[in-house]
Order: sequence, then structure tokens, then C-alpha cells
Amino acid sequence: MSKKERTAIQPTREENYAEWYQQVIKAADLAENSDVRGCMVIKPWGYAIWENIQHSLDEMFRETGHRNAYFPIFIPKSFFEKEAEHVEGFAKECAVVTHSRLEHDGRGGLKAAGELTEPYIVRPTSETIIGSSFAKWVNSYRDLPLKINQWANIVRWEMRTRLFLRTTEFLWQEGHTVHETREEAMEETLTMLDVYAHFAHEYLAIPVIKGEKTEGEKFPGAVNTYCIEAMMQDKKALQSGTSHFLGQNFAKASNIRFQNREGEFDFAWTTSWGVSTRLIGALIMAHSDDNGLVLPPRIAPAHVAIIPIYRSEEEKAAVLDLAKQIEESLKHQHFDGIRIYTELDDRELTSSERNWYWIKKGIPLRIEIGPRDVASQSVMLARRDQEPRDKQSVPVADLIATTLKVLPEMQTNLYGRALRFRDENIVKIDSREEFYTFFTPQNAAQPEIHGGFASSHWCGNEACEEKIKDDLKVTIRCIPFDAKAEEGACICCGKASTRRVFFAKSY
RNA sequence: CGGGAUGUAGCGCAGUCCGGUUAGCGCGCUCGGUUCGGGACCGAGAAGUCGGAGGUUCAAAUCCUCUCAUCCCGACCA
Repeated sequence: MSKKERTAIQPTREENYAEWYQQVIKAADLAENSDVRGCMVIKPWGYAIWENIQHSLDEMFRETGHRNAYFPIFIPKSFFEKEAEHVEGFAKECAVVTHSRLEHDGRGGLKAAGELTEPYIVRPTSETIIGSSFAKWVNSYRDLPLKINQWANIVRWEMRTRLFLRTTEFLWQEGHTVHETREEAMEETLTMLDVYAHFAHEYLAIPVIKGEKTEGEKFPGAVNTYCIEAMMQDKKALQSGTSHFLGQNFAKASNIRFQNREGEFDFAWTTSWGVSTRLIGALIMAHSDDNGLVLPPRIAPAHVAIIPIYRSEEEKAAVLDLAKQIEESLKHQHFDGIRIYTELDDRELTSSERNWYWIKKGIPLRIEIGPRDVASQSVMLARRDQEPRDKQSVPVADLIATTLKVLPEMQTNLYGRALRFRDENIVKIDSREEFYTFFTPQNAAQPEIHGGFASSHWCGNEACEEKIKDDLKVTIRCIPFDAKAEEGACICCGKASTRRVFFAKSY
């Protein structure tokens, strides 16, 4: 009780959250910085998580009537200029291609040559380039709705980057749809937000709050932006996905028109929505602990690490024999429709080293098999959602049944844990003083640690939002959908308000 | 982009203030042996153009200038 256990990750979350986050990524070997400023190399274990995210989401997109397509990475500058707010929002973070070739500079190096007549922007988002195609594809109301998704890479020249959370280049999906009516486009916008929320809940085991962004926080060029917001373990908010109702703004900019049922021309109604590799950052910060990554089974690249333990060659033969037999039997199983992947780790390392290796990588289950187990025809089973030394002996005959029972149980357990944490850290605050105290760090040395989410009244005035942002670096994360109509006073100015919104510090 | 810090072996660091033989330490790695069910131990060994460029000096990891990268704080950021 008294002696503190050594944790696999140092510092701990408590000691230095930002550094802990970096160390978890390193220990799990998810990604690393590259030689290109702000860009990451996503390593196999991290990329496999992204692929799982892709597969699961892609099925949901397909089921909701979307089809995948691909559009150019380069966007002519003139396309970009068509939507004024859009330009305003993205201009400061665009990579611009101005030349088409390299020539020898006569000093042993190369210089850019072949200046383009019109510069290309490396896509920071694709509304405008996709819009130009949509304008050609849409002629009649019979062509609608048009529901397209693209999996792509994006470049935004951010000043400050952090692995997965904000990188110069990142991977994402962007849905772009075109509709005949405002109502239909709005329905699509909200449907896709639901898909994201469902995905976060069911696969990432992360509870999210669905809501609408304020005028100040919405997507440049959108009429309405909806989002899912999640709470990380440092109690900060992470915007995990957005869905935009674009009205006719982009249709007008890209000239997406169709002949309606009366034979007249109408501008179409469009939407766009996306989630990115940032979700991996959310996953890390929602579940991981001081021993490293913790992965919900439904998104984990592999589910069971099998760790044979032996001394002599005879022991090795017997133990490996059982290990292989177990691997064989497990890897054809499915839980929740997901195929179980195993990792038989017989590297020449001590068993505890191999054990800790997989703990740090967040694999849901570890199975240790030693000579004693061969004799008793049982194995030791350890769950990543429990302490490293909590293990249970399971007869080989029951192993498949136990695995199939435990994996979904862990998924539920992780969600429950995250939900409890979040709800414990959402506080209704009605006094301005209390609000300021709540968001003022207790310890100046660790300004990261603060209260959580505040559910407070807001009058709807942008000036109040701005004031709170300036004073506390706290923003309105969203106006939640499930907010009940309620009389109250704005936390900032005291004027009448009709509903609460969520305030928090965010990533 | 502003303020601060850091950059020395694969990783983590000392050495830099106050310039001086052959640049150290821990982990990791290789070889040999003992170990192995909670991050093993003993012995031997390999590995570094001190982030890069330029300068000062008889002499630079150390001083000066510039530059690149990373981290933290800010500004910025669907």
C-alpha cells in the first residue's frame, strides 16, 4: 500500500499531462515526428488504428447512402477566392504551390522554376474543388441528393503542432452532399453528426456531447456547424468531429444549380462533415493510464497478446505448442462482428519485458502460458482495463468463451469509465465568481489542470463569449442539443438567457 | 509569428557558466555465462564529424553570429 508502484509511463498524468501524452505515443510506438516540420510519421500500430477507424466509419457512410470518390489535392487559387468567409478562415494556413519544376542553380543545388500562371493551394478542405465537380454533375432535381465521401490527406500550416491533435498534414474523411431542399440538407447534417456520435460511443468508447457551435466558432462559410465534443482526462475538451450545414453559400460560390420540379433553376443546398486522425489523439487521452495506451477492443489493431514462458528447450516446445494451438483457435473467432487478431510474442526477451511491451501498446488481453499451465491445461489471462498484476487463471477449454465474453465487457467498461469521469467533471455554474474560480488553475506550475466543463447560461452575445475567452482562455464548446429551455442569467453579463451552454478549455 | 527552454552514441542525460590530453554516465545493443510466472544478474565488447553553417583562438561540445528542429507559454487554429 505504502510503496508507490513504478509506472511504465513517466511522467504520470498527474505530474505532467502534456509530456505524459507524448510518452504514451512513444511507448506504444504509434507515431513519431518526421524530418518535415509539423508532419508525423504514423507507425504500423498507429496506422492500424486509423485503418480500423476507416473501416468502421466507411461502412456507416455506405449504409447511410454515401459513396467514396477522390478529388485533386491541388485547388486553384481562384476557386478558393469564391467564398469570402471561407478565404478569411483558411488563408492564414495554406501551403501554396507556385512552381512546377526544379533546375540546377549552378552552385550544386536546385532552384524552383516554371512558375505557374495560377498558384495551387494544397487542400486545407475540399468544398471548393469538389463543388466545381458537383456543378457539372448536378443538373436536375433527379440528380439529387448527391452524397459523396472522400478519404484524403489535408494540409493546414498550423503554427503549433502536436502529434495526432494538430499536425500540418493529417488524414481525414470529408463528406460532401448536395440536396434539393434546406430541410433535406439539414437532416443530412444532423444524421452524420449522429453517425459520428454513434461511432465515438460504440467503437472508441468515448462519450460525446452533440451540439451546435456558436457564430464565432463555426466553420468558415457554413450557416451552422454542429460538433461532437469529448472530455479528455485533463478535463479539457476535444472537438472530435464536425458536421456543417452550408446552406446555399457554397452552391452559389461553385454554381451548383439544378432545374427544380417546376422547371426553374435553384441553387442547391450542401453539407460537409469530417473526422480526422485527431480521433486517435482523443482515443489516447480518453482511456490511457500511467502504464501506457489503453485501447477499446473494437478499435484495437490486435486483441490478444500470447506470451509463452519457458526455461529449457523441452519447456519451450511444450509451451509453444499450446501457445500456437491457442492462437489458432482464437484467430478465427469474432466478437461484435470484429475478427480477433492475436500476437504470439516469442521474442527472446524475459516474460515481463514482453508483458510490459504489450501493456504499453494497449492490447486488450494478455495470455501468459508457462510450463505450469501446460500441465494444468489452463492459462493466465490479464485485462488491460485492470491492474497489470490482476490475472485470472482460465482453463484452455474455456478460453474462447471467456475471450468472447470479456472483450465486449471491456468495451462497455471503458465507455462507462469515461462517461463517469466526464459527468463527474461537468458542473452547473451560475455565479460569475464561481465560474472564474473554476477555470483558474489551482497550481500555477500546472496551468493545464483546471475544473472541467461548466454548464452555464449565456445570453447569446458574442461580446460575452469573447470576454470569457480573453479572460480565461475558455470557449463555448457547444450549445448542446439536449439543453432544456430554462430561465437564467448570462454568466458574463447577467442578462436574461434561455439555456445553458458548455464552456471549457479546449485543444 | 512573439517569449522561454532544449539539441552531446539508438534512448535518457552529465560536461558548456570559467575553452586545454583520448568527450563521460545510465539504459539499450553485441558476445559468453547464470537466470526466466512481474520490467534479471555477472563479465567482456561495439557504437559519438557534440543539430547545421560561419567566425574568434595555438586550441571550441564549451565563446560569438546566423540557421534548423523539438518542447512549453502566448497569438493563431472546422
